[in-house]
Amino acid sequence: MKEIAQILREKGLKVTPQRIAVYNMLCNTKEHPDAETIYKTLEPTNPTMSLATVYKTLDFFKQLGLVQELNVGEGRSRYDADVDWHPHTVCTCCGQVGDLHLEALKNVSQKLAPELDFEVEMEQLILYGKCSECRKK
Amino acid sequence: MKEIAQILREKGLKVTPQRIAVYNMLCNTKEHPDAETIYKTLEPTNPTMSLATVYKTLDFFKQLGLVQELNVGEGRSRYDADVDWHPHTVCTCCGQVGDLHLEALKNVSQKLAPELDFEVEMEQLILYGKCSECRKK
DNA sequence: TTCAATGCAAAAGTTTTGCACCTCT
DNA sequence: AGAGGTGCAAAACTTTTGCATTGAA
Repeated sequence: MKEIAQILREKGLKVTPQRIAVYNMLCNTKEHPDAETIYKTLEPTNPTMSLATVYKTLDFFKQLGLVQELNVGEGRSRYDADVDWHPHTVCTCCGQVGDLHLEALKNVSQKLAPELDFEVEMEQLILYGKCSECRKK
Repeated sequence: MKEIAQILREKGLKVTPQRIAVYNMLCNTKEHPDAETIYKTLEPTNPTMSLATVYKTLDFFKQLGLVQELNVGEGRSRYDADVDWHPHTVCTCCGQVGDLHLEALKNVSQKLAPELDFEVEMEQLILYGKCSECRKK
């Protein structure tokens, strides 16, 4: 996997500790954290980082297409460094947000594009229900 | 179509002018308005209604399953009185939120349910792109 | 050195809450 | 009459913004 510092350098963008920290944190989690969680996670190792910078950095990566914003209806955004299209699951019991990588669900709408009076640029599929952990209980 | 007053009465729930106004407003629009828009729309005819009541009323109908909350990533919720499952379109150009009623897109995930380690209760498909109006330009 | 990024605090915007008063049943 | 709904204002949250300072190239 390519280093984020290298990706930024190749594009002529500034490499800062904050950008590296945010991006790497997102790459190393499957939790789809929100800005606050990212901030709290990085606080111990980056004590001077501010929440505003986390927001600005997330927006920066979003513009670059390196990070995806996700809203599952909690009143705040979550972020995902996996920008390949994939559906998300949201457990209505524990709140866990997960990824699904099913070929069968890919580009569901693009197959129907010709029938639609709408030019699809992006799609998002969210499944709400019970995760395996919560079903066991 | 059944009157909302009758639906509430049958369930033993209180019928108030505010509830009737909010529900009927939602039934008579395809715009998927947010709380503020609902409030502003009803203000002329219901001058004493407060925004807090709009929120409480929307939550009330949501619990009853008579109204659906929709978040397309704008930082606020929209509401829809059409609670049959259907995908939504969001125009990245003009912001318009529309409905799609395509059989082919229904229960996309339920067909795959057996393959998933997840019990789907509800699903939401949002297509982002250009609406027909914006494509003409 | 220069320009952009950061950090802070304040502001903006949405949604929730507490409570007194009112209204539906 | 009583339970529950409404309206108001304040509070709680998330996210954005302005600006002085810092830091990367």
